[in-house]
Amino acid sequence: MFPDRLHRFKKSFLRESSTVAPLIQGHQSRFVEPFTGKYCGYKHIVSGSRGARVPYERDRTFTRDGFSSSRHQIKFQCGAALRGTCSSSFLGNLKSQRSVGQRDHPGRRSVSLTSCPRHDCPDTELHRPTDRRIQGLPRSRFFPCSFCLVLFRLLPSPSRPPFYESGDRLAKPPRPQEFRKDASVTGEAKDHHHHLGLLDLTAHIYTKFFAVVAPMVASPPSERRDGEVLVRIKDEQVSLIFDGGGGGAPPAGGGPPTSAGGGTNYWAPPPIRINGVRPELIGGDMRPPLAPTTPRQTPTVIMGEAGGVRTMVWSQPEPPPPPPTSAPSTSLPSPSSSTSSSSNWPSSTTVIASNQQSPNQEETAAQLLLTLGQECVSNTNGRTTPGDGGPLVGGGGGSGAGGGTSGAGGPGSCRSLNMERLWAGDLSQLPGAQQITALNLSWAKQPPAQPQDPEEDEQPMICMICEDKATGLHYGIITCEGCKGFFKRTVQNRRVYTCVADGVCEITKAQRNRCQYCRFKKCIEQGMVLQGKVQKAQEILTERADEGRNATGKGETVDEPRTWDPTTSRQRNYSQDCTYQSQRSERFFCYFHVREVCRSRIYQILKIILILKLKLTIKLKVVYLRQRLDNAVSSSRDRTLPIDATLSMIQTLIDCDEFQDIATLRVSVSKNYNGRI
Amino acid sequence: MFPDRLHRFKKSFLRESSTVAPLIQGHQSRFVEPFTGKYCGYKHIVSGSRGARVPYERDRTFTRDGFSSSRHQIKFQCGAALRGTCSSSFLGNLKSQRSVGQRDHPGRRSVSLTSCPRHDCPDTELHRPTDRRIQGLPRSRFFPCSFCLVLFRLLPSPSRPPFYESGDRLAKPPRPQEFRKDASVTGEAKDHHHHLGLLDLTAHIYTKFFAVVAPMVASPPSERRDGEVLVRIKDEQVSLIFDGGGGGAPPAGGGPPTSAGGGTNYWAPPPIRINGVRPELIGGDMRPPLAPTTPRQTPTVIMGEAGGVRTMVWSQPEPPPPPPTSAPSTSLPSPSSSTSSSSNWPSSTTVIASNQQSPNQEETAAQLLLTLGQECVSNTNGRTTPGDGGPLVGGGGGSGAGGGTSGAGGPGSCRSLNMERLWAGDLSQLPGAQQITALNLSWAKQPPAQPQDPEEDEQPMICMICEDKATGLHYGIITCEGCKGFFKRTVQNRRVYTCVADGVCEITKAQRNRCQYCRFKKCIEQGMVLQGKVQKAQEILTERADEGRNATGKGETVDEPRTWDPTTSRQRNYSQDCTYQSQRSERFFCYFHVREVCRSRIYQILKIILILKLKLTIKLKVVYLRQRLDNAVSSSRDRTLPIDATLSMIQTLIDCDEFQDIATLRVSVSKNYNGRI
DNA sequence: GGAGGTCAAGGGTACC
DNA sequence: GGTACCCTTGACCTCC
Ligand SMILES: [Zn+2]
Ligand SMILES: [Zn+2]
Ligand SMILES: [Zn+2]
Ligand SMILES: [Zn+2]
Repeated sequence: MFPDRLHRFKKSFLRESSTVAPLIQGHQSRFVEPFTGKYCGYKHIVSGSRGARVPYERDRTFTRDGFSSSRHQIKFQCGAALRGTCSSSFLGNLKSQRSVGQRDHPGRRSVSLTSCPRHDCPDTELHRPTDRRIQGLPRSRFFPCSFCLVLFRLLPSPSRPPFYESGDRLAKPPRPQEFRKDASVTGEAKDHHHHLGLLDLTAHIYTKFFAVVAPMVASPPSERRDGEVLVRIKDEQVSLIFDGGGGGAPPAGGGPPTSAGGGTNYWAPPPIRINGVRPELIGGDMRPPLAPTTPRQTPTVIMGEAGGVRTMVWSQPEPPPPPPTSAPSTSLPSPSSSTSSSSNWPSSTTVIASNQQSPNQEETAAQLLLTLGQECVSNTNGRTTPGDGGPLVGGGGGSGAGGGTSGAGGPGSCRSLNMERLWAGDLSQLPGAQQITALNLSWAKQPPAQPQDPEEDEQPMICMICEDKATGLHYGIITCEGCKGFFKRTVQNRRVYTCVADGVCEITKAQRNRCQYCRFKKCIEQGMVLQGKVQKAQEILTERADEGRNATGKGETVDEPRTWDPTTSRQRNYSQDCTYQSQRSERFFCYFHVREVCRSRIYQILKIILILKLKLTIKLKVVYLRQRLDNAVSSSRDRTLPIDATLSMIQTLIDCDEFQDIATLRVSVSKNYNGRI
Repeated sequence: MFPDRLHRFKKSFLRESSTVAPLIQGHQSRFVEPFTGKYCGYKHIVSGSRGARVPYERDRTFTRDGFSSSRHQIKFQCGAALRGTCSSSFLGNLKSQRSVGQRDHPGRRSVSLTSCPRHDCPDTELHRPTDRRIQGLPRSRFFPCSFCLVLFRLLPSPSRPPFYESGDRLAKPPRPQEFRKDASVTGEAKDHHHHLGLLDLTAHIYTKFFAVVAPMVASPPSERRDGEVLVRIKDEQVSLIFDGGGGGAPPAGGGPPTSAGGGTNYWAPPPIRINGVRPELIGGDMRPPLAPTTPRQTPTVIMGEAGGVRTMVWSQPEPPPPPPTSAPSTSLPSPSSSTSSSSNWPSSTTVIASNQQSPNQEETAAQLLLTLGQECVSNTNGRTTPGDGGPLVGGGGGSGAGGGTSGAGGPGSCRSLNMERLWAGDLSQLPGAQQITALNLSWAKQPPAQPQDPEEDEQPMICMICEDKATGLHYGIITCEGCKGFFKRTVQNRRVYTCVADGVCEITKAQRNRCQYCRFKKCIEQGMVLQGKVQKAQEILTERADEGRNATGKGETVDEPRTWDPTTSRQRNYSQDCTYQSQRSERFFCYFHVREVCRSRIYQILKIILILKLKLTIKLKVVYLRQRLDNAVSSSRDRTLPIDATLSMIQTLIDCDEFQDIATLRVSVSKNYNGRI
């Protein structure tokens, strides 16, 4: 009753506050016109299984992220070499150094191995990231394709650090240029189209319509080549889906594909097709090959290792390496410099760690924590000035200048907050609750060591979809929680995805959120099914197909008292199902490399074997496998396994040398099969 | 070995890309001078934990939105009565008929009662909104203060509709005048302060400290009332948990609570408590009652009920109810519209069920299932084009156009997947295993009945920072989306703010963007933390502070054969944690109004209680709270709660009269604490 | 133990 | 460039 009431309450709550209605996600996908921001329509399936989409107005072709509709894209041009379109917000985000491209894993701290954001572009075949790096883009460490690099040169961001060229040297910083949407920038994109040599096709599409093929020439690394090759990709995806109105030819790139500079000699059309259209050379400049990375200049931010992923740490345990020469003056701020005009700069001006070398900020936090009860007792007795908490923290820090807030001798809410000290690890400014949780200042600086209690010899299961750590058997295969939820949401809401590439996106842990279509496709291919309920539905189906004895449906009364018992109900189901199975289709009984073998029962076996092989491969403990196998053999659920499948499974186990007591398995199996083994 | 290599590869790959360090945002916050729009300086943390800010120039004090700094505000004067300053951007927005004040929810159609945009101005004491209305301002129907009204008259906007005066009649249209910044306009702001009438308490909280009690007067509607009653709400929530310092008197409202106009005679303190505090009259004028919100127009989407949750159903057995009149044409898409230019749209273009009424999709699936063996034999012999499976499905469906994938004649993984057809029941795209289980298409198309049981009387949650409508628990407290994002950005990027005032800025919905410093300070004070990963980091911290027993790390070998068992491992972790917690810090065990109580375990409890009280206050169902409490008590995660906190929590629950079976809670608690209760 | 629900975290992006 | 709204995601939880 309680969940019922809760449920009803929640529903009414959601219904009541219509604003909260969108809390339930995905019911209606409103689409935002990219430029205007207007909501253009609902994309939904209205009635029955016939997907009906509210037809969009003709002049409002768009997609959700604003990449697809060419009408809302900004043309840009750089000389004759670079010319193209991209969405305005994309450019804006690039310009403002925000993260572009597909977002990373939302729930994760550890950002792992992302690649060029141009993977948003439709062609996945072409985005092998280069090994160039771009400094200055926030928070997504990607390996940009060369098109990205070119675009970055277009953006006037003088504060951005210069490009890093991986192997050899620092490239010249890009000359700040005024970027206007329609202005043809006089880039110094000199077209060195000489000696391209071997075209190593590391082409990366930039937008939906363009790709840059960066030639990877095996040449001395000191040689500079600035050429790039622009490839035009027709916008087939859009016209395909939205039918974009008149023909769907991208209005961008008014100029004919004149490969300015004569790079055509070196450029050969790639053997692949992008959206079914062969790329077309329109210009560009070349890129030198990239050697393995040089040790980069130490950024002003210290990067730490967190969970196997390098993250940026603001406060580091050891003194930073000497700053590079080109960096702006990183002189430690004297208190006067930071508080020179601080008549209302609220807190005390002593920067705690300004002189000491900050031995360990977390240690400091721990110290603070230990002495929490003594030094920060209660606020009612009298405020402890923030400077008073100093002595534990820094040796030279607690000069206590200007203690307390500037003017207001008010209540505790008037306590000032020195944010620099806060980020430096001074938790005494926080109320007691946060002192320990500490705003999770370790957000970006997770401990590098990760003691990892040493019983993790067990390598975890890995997801069959994305290679993440799996949590078990979900919907038929071993998946992680993410893929499980993704599959569930997809089927539950009948979402329709499209791949902006050609449908062969790689699904890894880092990339699984890039393409929903390909992720779901892989789910299907790997055999995810909604079982559970399926068995019931299947029962109904088969019973209906048999003779229709239960056609009256739910109106009938149940004779036997059905207390829900998982074992008995399961037993009943399986015996029944086995009957059904024996009735029809011996053709399903075959070995597991045959496709039709995959009826659900046998498919369970296959999955188990899969687990087995997988785990053996990654050197999991055999004992775990044996447990799984024991379960598979002895549990009532799998008791109806065909003998052949069982035998093959056992054979698989035998093949593993680490396996120990196969005899017991044999015994148990033979017991289950009346000694037929 | 394979995952090892993969892992190592990933780590090295990520380590390589550490140059992208500045990708993490917010290293340098550029600030824009309000008038000129120029970037004034960089504000960044340079090295390590010692923040160094590039000092701004002296003559360039500013804030982000240009509201706070009086240097950039425009003085204007209206006779001797009205005189003040406002920011230039506000005037500009007014002039251009943009929405001023808080922007509306973009995803919402129904705009809800926002307040006077003058809440953006620095003086909060002066913006009691009048009941005049202004038509012609887009997208925000607010109640402007008289200052706004005068300002509107200043604006030469002939296209704007005339003012709307609430009760009676249309005011005269404002005479178009040339607006200049320093011109003194002759306004005729008359103050009607007569006869307020009976106060019916439909109090709407206005800001955090002020509430406007709208008088429901039993009087002829033609009667004019201009009074307002301002009610001050103490911020007890904060002081209760965090002990807020000296009494927690809100710093706002510098003036004494002079109820301007003598409205106090009519005002009685409301019987309800807002966030646990009884509102307190401080002044203001009255409001006409607000009519209940008009029923929202029926969405154009057909909503189905799936599992008790309303979802959008793409396929449903019966034809949908007739679409509402206001909806756009929900005509079913003709096949041409969805697939007209599909040279590489992967699958065949015929929408299967576009014409038939889809008698039952499960029947279709059953049909497919029965004929499975014949039509989908094996993939090795040759791929069956997806269109070939059609004839069973839909009558007009199987035209089989464009079968197969576009270009790639590759392996089976390149097979495309038409998801709309999939949801339409075309199972032939699935591999053999899933064809029988059929992805359980019956999942999401449960009968849409559930006609919205009408139990809605729930007030929405309000943000603890700015009193905006909250959307849930974010970072520990109940906040709106804006404050959530603000806190996230701040902590994520470690931004450093300063307050150009004295650090006691009032944070309301309208003013929250005026001072980032004070907003973040309030976030801190209210107890926002980045939880989640905190506990793990905290454990690590404390363990490190303890003795560092695991310093040897991963080198040690495990003696006992550890069969992987999730339950035991989980148990072990928690018992370990419990031991640890019992080892140290009894001093943390105290009631929740004590400051030091807030260790993280207890803090969880506090949050629960907070939610509890909040939800009780806004009349949520106790049953939901009980679930939360049950979770807190019974789940293994919170098993280590100190007994005092548990007791106080239970006491809190006991205080709620609606609570039913406290006994079970006691039992479970005592079971967890060895009968000590 | 898996299916399914929950909901906070975070990303994208329009708008200012 | 910040803000905030909307959406997806996935870790965690409950139920059966
Ligand atoms: Zn996965
Ligand atoms: Zn894809
Ligand atoms: Zn808020
Ligand atoms: Zn302030």
